Amino acid sequence: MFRENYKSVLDFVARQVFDKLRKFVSITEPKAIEAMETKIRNMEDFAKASGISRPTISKYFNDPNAVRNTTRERIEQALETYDYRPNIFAMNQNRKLTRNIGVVVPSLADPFFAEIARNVERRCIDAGYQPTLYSAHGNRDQEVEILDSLRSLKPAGLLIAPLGRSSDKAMIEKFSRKVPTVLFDSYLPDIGLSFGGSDNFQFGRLIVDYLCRTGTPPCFFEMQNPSNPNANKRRQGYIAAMEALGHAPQVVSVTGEGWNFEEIGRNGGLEIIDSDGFPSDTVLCSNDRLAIGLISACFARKMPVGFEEDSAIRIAGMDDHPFSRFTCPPLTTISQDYEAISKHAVETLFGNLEGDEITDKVVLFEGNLIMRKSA
Amino acid sequence: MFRENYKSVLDFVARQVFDKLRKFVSITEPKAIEAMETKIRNMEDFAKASGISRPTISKYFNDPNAVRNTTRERIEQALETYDYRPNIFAMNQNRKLTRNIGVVVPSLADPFFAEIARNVERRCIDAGYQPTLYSAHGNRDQEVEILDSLRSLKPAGLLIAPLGRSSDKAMIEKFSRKVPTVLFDSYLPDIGLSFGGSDNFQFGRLIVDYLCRTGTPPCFFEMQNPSNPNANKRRQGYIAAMEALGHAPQVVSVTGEGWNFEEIGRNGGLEIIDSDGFPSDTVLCSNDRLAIGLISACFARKMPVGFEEDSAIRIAGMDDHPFSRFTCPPLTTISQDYEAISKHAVETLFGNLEGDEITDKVVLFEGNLIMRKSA
DNA sequence: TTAAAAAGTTTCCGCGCGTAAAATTTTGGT
DNA sequence: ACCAAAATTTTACGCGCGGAAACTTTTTAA
Repeated sequence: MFRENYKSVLDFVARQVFDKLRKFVSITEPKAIEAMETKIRNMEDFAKASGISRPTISKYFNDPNAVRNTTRERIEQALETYDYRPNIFAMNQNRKLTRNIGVVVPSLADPFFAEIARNVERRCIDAGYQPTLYSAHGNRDQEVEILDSLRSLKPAGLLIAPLGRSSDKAMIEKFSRKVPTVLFDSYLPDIGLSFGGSDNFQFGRLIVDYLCRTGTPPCFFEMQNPSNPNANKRRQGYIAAMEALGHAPQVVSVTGEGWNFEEIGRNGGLEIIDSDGFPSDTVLCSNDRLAIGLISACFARKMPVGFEEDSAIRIAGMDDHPFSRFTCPPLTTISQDYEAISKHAVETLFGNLEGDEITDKVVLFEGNLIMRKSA
Repeated sequence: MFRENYKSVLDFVARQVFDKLRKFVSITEPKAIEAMETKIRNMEDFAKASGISRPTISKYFNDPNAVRNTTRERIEQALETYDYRPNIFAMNQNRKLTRNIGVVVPSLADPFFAEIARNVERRCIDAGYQPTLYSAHGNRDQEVEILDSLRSLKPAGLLIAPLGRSSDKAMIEKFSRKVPTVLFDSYLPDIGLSFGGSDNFQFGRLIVDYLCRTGTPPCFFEMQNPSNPNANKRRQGYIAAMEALGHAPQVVSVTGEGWNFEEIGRNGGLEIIDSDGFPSDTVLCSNDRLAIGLISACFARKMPVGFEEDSAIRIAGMDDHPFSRFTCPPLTTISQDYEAISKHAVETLFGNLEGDEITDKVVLFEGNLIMRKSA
């Protein structure tokens, strides 16, 4: 064996000696360095340079724990010396399963999704996977397009917050049967391994209780045809909570399509204020972005918002949107548990990839009341 | 030729006939269908099925215009019938150049970047490239990590809005020498093919002129150590404009690190209001997010914002942030030309990929004054 | 009509890695 | 020191495609 591999053994020894001496010896001839800096072009080169067989190197990159400790150390040491990285395309071509994870959100222009995407991305990377982030930009066709192009990336899994009502459910369902899929934020029945999101029904109960305790029972302000199914749960939660407390629920719906919620909230608010006004001096908005628009409308009509003596209207939202701390006044709302939602999504997916059973098809996380000045 | 390819020709004809008849004939035997649904596993299968040689198919996928019109039509017709897509990993492994484009922004939690990223993404797709979006989340290490992992994707180009001051410039410079790179938003000297962004110096001039014309000359509100180099240009633009009009520039800097600009603006604002107050009743903020925080601070201290009689302070920002229309009052600001910036970035890159010369290393776009109620 | 140019076909090889099978070495327990 | 088990090495093939070379067919221009 030694005689056959004479050349590579010599190379290896020479390299080691060179590395050891490098600090102490000043090498005046640049070519001497270049000659030693063997260019590692592929796994074969790296195997030769590190003195380990290529199949073992391959096993290491698939799973570092699949090789013996001493071998792993040798490989990792060589890795520091030579800075080789396997060709990701060649790997993915031959592997049954890539380590790509598709992360799809309905709209990145919404800081809520930007924040949760950040959370999810980090967790994927920490778990040794490669997340790729996509935004459907509120558009059904783009959501379909994303899944379509995702197919060819042979992803190991998909984490998706669907658009909701306008999603092509059949398409997502079909995709989820081929690729392990976990839904978050928006629930689509019977699709994917599991769903994790906020308990929107509870949101309504929580904040209605608070609002009734501290003032006039609220009316509910929402979009007429919400694209997000959470909106329906929230309305139902509101109605149930009102009835439980013996109040008559009053729902105010405004027209508007798309994802420009602030705009819709503002325009809808102006329209209502300028006609009959809200049926209550307390308005619970279906989400924070609508509330931000409504606060803007109240300001324009010089209606002071808040719970103080001279206030004309109380406004509350739901989501704890990153900007809701900076509205005037700061928005009282229900916080979504970003951490819990992203944790559930990622851990459920990776658990399943490693063979765990799915215990819960639907997991709901409770929100917390965030009391600020607006209500 | 016919005799040699007899089998495949027959297959082809049979398939065509089958497709034509399918609508009219009810096929009771499922196996009959299955037999016809020839499974296309690779380009070779597709070549056989479509009756065109594999190298020609390959040429088509590299560039549909590289083949004769009649051939292209035949291929595209077959494509509709068989729904084959080349294996993206095998393609990228062998191609000198992939069609991947890396798109890197400093923070997706900032709707400004979310918006411009959306714009850039769409343009890349329309040009037939595959953008992948990354956010550095305001973190130097993550920016480095992104470029590092991007290397192995062999991207055809990079569109990056660097973090700015905290970027690892040497790393970006090194990357840009291997991969055609266009910068946007934040300028880094001598890096990349070209830079396109707003003329921040002009921003200052524009809004200072307006503010002086309509009231007290403004002071300038900024972060002490802005991570974004644009902030410096904006300050300089402010100072130059003030001096040109014969006013003494007054810069108010507040401490604060990171990308939570609203928070910094609010806390800094409160501190100043509670101590000596601003040196002018007109405050020009370095960017809209600071202004949003400052407006929130003024509200907390019951200082009416705006240009009306009973207002205590005028506040203006720069960026035309998506949310600045909904502040109370709506924020007067300078709009950035999203469209122009993203168009420049994408067109410069793709132009260069196709061999065009770079005409301008630096391209600046003017902003427009957006007059709202806050100043 | 004819010749040159352009496009397509055959045939081959290579990319970098996964992975299987058989042979060999190393390891841990006795 | 010995042996079975575990790990590694050798050897060899295949993945799906890019692309070169030599040849044949079709198109274009004269």
